[in-house]
Amino acid sequence: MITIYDIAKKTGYTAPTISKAINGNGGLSQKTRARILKVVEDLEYKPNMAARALTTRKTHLIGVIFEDSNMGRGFEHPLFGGLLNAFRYLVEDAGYDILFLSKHFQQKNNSYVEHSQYRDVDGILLLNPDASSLELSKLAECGIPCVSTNDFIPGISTIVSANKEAGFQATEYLISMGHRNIGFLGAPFTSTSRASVERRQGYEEALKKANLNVNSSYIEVCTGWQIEAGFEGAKRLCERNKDLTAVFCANDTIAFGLILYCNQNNIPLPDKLSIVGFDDDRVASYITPSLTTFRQNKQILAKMTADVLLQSIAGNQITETIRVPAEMIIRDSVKKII
Amino acid sequence: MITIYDIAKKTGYTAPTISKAINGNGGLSQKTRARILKVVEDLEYKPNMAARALTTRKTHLIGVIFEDSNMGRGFEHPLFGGLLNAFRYLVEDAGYDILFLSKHFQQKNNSYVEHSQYRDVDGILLLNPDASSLELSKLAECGIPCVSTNDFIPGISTIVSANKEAGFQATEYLISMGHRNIGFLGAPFTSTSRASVERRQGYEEALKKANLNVNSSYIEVCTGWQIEAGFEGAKRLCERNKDLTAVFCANDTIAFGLILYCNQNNIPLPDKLSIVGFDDDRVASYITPSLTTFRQNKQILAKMTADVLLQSIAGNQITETIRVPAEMIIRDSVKKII
DNA sequence: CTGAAAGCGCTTACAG
DNA sequence: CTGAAAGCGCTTACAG
Repeated sequence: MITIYDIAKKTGYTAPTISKAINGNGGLSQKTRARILKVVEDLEYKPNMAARALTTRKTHLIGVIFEDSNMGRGFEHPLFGGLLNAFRYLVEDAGYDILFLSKHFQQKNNSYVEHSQYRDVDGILLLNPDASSLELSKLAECGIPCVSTNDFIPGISTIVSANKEAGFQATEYLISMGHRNIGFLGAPFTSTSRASVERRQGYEEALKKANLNVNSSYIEVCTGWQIEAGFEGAKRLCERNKDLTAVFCANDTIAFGLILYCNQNNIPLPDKLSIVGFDDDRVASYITPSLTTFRQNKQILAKMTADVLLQSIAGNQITETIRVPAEMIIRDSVKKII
Repeated sequence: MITIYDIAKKTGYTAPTISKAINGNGGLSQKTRARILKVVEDLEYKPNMAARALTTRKTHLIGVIFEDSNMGRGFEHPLFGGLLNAFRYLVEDAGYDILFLSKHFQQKNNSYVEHSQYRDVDGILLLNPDASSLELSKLAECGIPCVSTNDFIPGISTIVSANKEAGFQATEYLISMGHRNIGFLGAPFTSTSRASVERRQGYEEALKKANLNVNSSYIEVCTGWQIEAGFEGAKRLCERNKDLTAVFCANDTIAFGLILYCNQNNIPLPDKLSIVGFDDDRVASYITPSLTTFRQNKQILAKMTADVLLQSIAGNQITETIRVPAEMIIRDSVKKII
């Protein structure tokens, strides 16, 4: 391993001077700087991150909380997998690497905060935490800059799709296709996670705007975001309301559960029931009928998230909610009636 | 921040003694050890990884090379996404964190080796590298323990599915269903990546065992692993051979391309053409007809990969190829003929 | 069983 | 514009 002292010996300067040349600070003359950097090149010197981190207290590490306990699909989560991928490249450009924060690091029963302290991460991305709001608020208070892409936590910026607007658009679209008896198949929500609630708000507002009743019997909350939960919720919703002609689902997987239920119960799709989902899951274009849904803008979401976090790390702490529009993708699962 | 010296002051011992107590080495008396650990608990002391890394030369970081340039699906890759997820938790149990190795870290045009040296990773997982064999062999030589889950590189262990055996089984299954004119729709291969080639070897061996000709016209190599490449390859294969009754595809995405081609050209499935894929992509069970395919055992693959890498890091360097059986998932895309 | 000394590779004030 | 000194928080031989 070649160190700063090797460069010093080779060039005749001392370690601090080498350091300044490499980091571009300190008023070095053009000549010495160039001369030093040349040797740095030649010897293929690589700074030691550990030593650097020890003195500067910056690790250039960003902790990511991503457990996906609600979908159980890990990196293949239809939103967060892609978001993380884009986020990763953005922060790498800025010289940061990603490190996953875990609650069972080293087989111990740690908290996210402990893992972040152990690794001394410079910032934290709450991508899809599986945690109580108490735990999340501890993160907000631990002093490390945080940003969230799903949960709303006091003191932390959230970058998230315009769920209410999308729910409004979905429902307005169904109304424009002649539907009047429109159900909502929702997902669980917590004190910090609001995606399903927001989508429902948009649904209700669109109904009201069209002078339609918000019928609470038409609204069903599933026990989870997965297909099985969607299937069970669909069963309850459809058995209770024989007059539904359309259902807006909180996400695609729940919609797949509804489609499964319809197939098993000889409800022809989309003839007897129109369906709109959310997420533009890869399966959405392959399932029969292909699913009308909303595509979240992962690129923009990731860009905003990275920007806010990097700014926070740089000391420009801001706490705000940024909304990114989702795009409706029209396919074959909605039928125009009368 | 609370350090080892705070513990020392509080307990009356010196720093090295605290260190020994925490790390469990050095012959400390039960009593002092317990007394020290008590204070460690009380003060919620967290060791500083940077300092530790600087002295021990161990970062407890595992570099992962994962670009997914061939599928372009990032973390949603049907094999590597799930594999990585399982791998992540396994190494975390052992006290290691994952760090992605990139070729454009800090917007520079680095190599994977440079990024690993910069971060001083203890080991490297070559999950799905986008690199020349030259670059990969440099990794093998850089002194950091490596393990691969796809590519075959001299000096590096590879843990991979039993592709040839699966290809054999797929083809034998098609033969057992009455098929004689069986095509193979393959994917590109490089000097280090053999998945498609191995699957084809199994295909050819099964044909030979059944005394069927290996007809080179029945074999087509697509330009990529994606659906578009599959579509184009399917077009060439099917236009050239009107007598095919079945096709074994190197992966599911290529199979989806073939299905798309058939749908667009009024080739009824599976009546006119039977199809077997590979990967058990999530879409496979939703597409019509649902696709018979092979499920790679991500859990076992991840476990073996983690074991081999952790062993290598521990100094038990071994270079070997480990094969994990893939499981055939029978669905509706193969029709029994005659 | 415990401690004094030295060092890991870097950077940060502070002199000059 | 460059250097001498000190320190970041830990661990590793080596004494005793």
